[in-house]
Amino acid sequence: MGTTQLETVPEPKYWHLRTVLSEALDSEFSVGEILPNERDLAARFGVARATLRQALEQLELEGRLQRRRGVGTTVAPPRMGVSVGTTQHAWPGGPHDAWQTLDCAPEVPPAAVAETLVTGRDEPVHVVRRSRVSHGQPVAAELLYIPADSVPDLSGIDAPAGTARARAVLRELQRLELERQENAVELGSARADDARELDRLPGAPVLVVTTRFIARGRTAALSVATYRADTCRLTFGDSGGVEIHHGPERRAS
Amino acid sequence: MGTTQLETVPEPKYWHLRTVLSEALDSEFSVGEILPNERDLAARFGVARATLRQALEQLELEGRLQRRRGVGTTVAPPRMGVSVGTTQHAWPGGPHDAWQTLDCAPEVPPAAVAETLVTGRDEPVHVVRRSRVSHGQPVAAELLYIPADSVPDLSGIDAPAGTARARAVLRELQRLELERQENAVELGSARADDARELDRLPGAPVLVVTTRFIARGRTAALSVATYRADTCRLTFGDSGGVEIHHGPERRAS
DNA sequence: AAGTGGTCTAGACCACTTA
DNA sequence: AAGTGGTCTAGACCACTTC
Repeated sequence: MGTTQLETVPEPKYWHLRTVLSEALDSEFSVGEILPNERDLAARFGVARATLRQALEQLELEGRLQRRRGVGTTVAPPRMGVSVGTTQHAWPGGPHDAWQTLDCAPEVPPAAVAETLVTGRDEPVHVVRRSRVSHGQPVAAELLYIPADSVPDLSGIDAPAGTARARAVLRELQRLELERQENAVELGSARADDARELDRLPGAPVLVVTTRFIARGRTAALSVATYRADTCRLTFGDSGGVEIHHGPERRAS
Repeated sequence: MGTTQLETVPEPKYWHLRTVLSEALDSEFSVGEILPNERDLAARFGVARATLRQALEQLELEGRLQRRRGVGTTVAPPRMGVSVGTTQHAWPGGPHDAWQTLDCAPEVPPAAVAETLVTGRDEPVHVVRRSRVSHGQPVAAELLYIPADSVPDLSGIDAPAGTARARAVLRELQRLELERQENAVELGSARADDARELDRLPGAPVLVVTTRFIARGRTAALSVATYRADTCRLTFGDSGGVEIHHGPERRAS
């Protein structure tokens, strides 16, 4: 009984550290500023480096910090608003499209994708790669799976692959009448190739946006877009790019 | 020159482990099955426990595994589709609402919220807490911030707080004409209170859905909903709850 | 070459669940 | 009490960037 009810739930050190650091970021650091290195910070707080890193990982996940190997840890700017699925009822590659078409190649899609498209297993589809850049940095990488019978008339195109073919495929796609599209967002981790394109390490957290484009009662195309979770806030619905960020204003120390 | 181009980019152990385990999950485990404990698994793969845990963390982030302290690690079912922002142009608490109203209390909102609502700092607003359950488990916790002047006529209500008041506030809100709503999704980590409600540990990854309800040209209400990122796939737009999951079918060994 | 973050180890102890 | 995942330590080495 003599024990007053302090610390009923002892908070993990890394969680407490996260809070302390978060407040320090709000009050004593400005965007872009470099933090002391991990070894110094760990020593300053009297914890092992691994524990400090756990706290930094949390803050990076929340988009507060940016860490670059060989460089250092900097205070991240507020996440940028990236609009997704606002252009309802529009095919990819249309007039107001935020994406840059890279290339195209025939490929056998993963089983889950083949299941959604009605194609049989081991049947190759057109795979168009696109990337999305915002405010000068890459924010998303996309794979567009398009079954052969969604774009039946590719006769005029010689190239079996490459940017030219990609554009041709998208142009053909426009000719179908789009009934509707279905969107979903979930958390994932960047595969090696996506990571490279997004300038991140493999396993970095990403928001995966899956879009089914439906025409003639069937899935005419399937888009799987991987967005950097650390730098992006996805906006959808009627929205534009409204700024809602957490925490008070950052000011210089 | 004698060196053949093997291992140009030496893959981290934990990443390789993740791949191996992921394939094992596809081929040798069925949903709900319990994996060997971490110490055994680490020994089996000849790595330190910390390294194995890094791989497990990845798989948990991807929604493939579920870990519970004191219990063990099990194979997670495919993520459930949870529809978000489909009921466009509808106030919270309307007829086809998936949320359960918990309670309501006056509170001074965080600075970022106060900024979005036009209220001054230190001015309390109604804060309605709601929770969302799907397939028998909690999937989201919500805080609804409603400025006093969005619900001017609360005269008939005695209770200063509690469920009754929460319902009254939502009922009053219906009387405004909703112009539109703006949605955004971003990655976050669960605060202590959200974590408790979602049956997770603090810091667990969550998808934060922010919705601005706009009426009379102003933000009449602001919803901040935290969804479990491990178990949920958010669907929006025209979508229903279509099932697209990664990897082949899971079957029993 | 120096300095940074990223990976990895081998151990210890703690919090929680179950029996 | 036994077994699980969660936290934490003190150290080592590696990959990368910058000077």
